[in-house]
Amino acid sequence: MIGLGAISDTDGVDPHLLRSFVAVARRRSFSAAARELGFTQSAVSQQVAALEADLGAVLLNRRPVTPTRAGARLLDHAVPLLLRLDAARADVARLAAPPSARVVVGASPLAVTALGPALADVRREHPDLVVTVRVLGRSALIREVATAAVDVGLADGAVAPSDSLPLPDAGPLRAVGVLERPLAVLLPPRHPLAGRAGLRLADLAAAGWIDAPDTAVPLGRLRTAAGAEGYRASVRYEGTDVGGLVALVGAGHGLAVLPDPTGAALSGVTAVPVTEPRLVHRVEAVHSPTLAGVPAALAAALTG
Amino acid sequence: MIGLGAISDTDGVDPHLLRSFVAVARRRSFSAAARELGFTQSAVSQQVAALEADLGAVLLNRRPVTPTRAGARLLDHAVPLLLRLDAARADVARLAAPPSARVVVGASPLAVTALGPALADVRREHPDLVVTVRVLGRSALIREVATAAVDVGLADGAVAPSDSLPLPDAGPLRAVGVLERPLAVLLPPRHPLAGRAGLRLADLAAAGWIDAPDTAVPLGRLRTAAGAEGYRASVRYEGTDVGGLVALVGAGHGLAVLPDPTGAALSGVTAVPVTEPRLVHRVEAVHSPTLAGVPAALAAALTG
DNA sequence: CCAAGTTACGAGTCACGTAAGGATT
DNA sequence: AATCCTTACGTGACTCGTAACTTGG
Repeated sequence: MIGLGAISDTDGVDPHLLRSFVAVARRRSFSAAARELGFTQSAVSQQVAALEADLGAVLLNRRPVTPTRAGARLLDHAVPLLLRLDAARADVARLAAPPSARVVVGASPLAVTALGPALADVRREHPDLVVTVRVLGRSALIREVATAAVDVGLADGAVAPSDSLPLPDAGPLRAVGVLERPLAVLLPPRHPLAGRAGLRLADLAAAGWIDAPDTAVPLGRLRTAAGAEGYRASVRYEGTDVGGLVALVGAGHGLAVLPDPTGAALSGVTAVPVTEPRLVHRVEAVHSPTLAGVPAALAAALTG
Repeated sequence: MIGLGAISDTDGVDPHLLRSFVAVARRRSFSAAARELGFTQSAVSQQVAALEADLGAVLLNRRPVTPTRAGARLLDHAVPLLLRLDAARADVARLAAPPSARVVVGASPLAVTALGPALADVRREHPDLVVTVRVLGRSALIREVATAAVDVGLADGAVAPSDSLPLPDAGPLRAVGVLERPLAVLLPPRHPLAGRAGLRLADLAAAGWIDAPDTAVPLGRLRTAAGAEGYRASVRYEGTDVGGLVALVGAGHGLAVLPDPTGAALSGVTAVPVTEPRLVHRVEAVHSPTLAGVPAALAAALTG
């Protein structure tokens, strides 16, 4: 027997076709996707047709190009799938590559402070080391770590004390706790509760909140943690800058939950510790287990 | 330009090659893997060679066949990757398939009890419905749900109250809480602490435990939750039968953590509630968002 | 009728199987 | 010598590009 043709029976779906399908769905155009991928539009058309034949379902409506129900479903799978495929390659490649003197650290905004002493130690040890610190949103952070675009990621989140962070899994990454701090609600200066020593989150379900999923504790997290509905967003904040968020809270646009001693800039707002539920703001260092050289030393310094 | 050959630059790794590589690594033999896959042994040899060339690293030592460091790393990626690939296909296929009257429910041992009234409702509604209940370990459960081998999964775990379970993500599954109960430590009848009204987990770090990762709360989970070392396993229990585990505890072979009113069979052991850390035993229903027909009704009944 | 997607067709490449070649026990 | 993996080679299949065709706004 030769060839065998249908890849379908044994393997899941062909990632090559999947990649093209994703591009078409994103650009809502076969021609644009073809340009992006470096194919002719004909080839992309054939690829999508092949994928549809393989799966036995129409994935895209044409003119205008729109995902069908099945197509939308496949898209949900496709993005993390392609990410993991890249991650696998990057991870093996790193084992073969020579250890580099360059270090890239990725960190979500509230995790940057955790770098402090560990980074100092490593830079003392390697004086001519160039360290790049890149501030990223939560989802981007894991993607970058998985594909080896950053060596060490510092992720943060609100969890029960000494619990680990619920990270989207983009491969077998190592995650170890670096720092845990109490949580606090940021209130504008003349807020009625600003004088309190501690607050229960459930009491603030009806307040107006700022949804800053990449910077503060996401509102969805508050809902599941408090086991309550509410926590409606009045403003959505898409930056990754804590100062900007603090300013918005100070101006009375809504509340936000952050780690308690926010460090430097607390001008214009009041931070009141959260007493219930019992959560902490936790920072974890995330990196590939195959990390070596200076990046590995930094990871060790962070966690030790 | 024609052909283009190297799939490598654009896509991650070729799943077809990956599948063969995994088979070879598992069987520790090219020939055995070839038989399993329905290829000639020559083909498998070429496939592994192609994968190694593509990744620029030797993945397997030959004679005897053993994964290299890079190979072991790739294996860590490969298994979940191939699972997700299958999951994507299964998920789209389900959309095209006609709704079936057959329902398969998967459940981890401690989650079965959560089926009770919801299942009764659905069976009353559909009298001639055949429901299959399959008891599975935690990891198998998610795999089966993702590949549509079971329609609805009931997973369990120990988490902070109203937190969601940390499930390995095998695709975009929907998970909703069904049940939360207090946790308890199972003690043999004449254990010195058997009379206590409540126990702190940290006080039992030095005790002898039974590691029953598929049945009780895994010991690793206890360590991270209590933020302490210890919880050494004296016995490892690989079954999925709660009764057997209870018997072992009763015979003094070690302790285990389970939901508090374990239901029926508590003969021969004492259950003492865990007061610290504040965790609950939570059951979640897990299923594909594309679920339809009777399985969807069951899922709704479970969560409503 | 024009933009956008599909279909027809041919060329280059690939992935098998068969068969011969090495190496290790 | 037997087993197991690798290499050589040939063939059928596949995937792409070019180009003609179709269709919807």
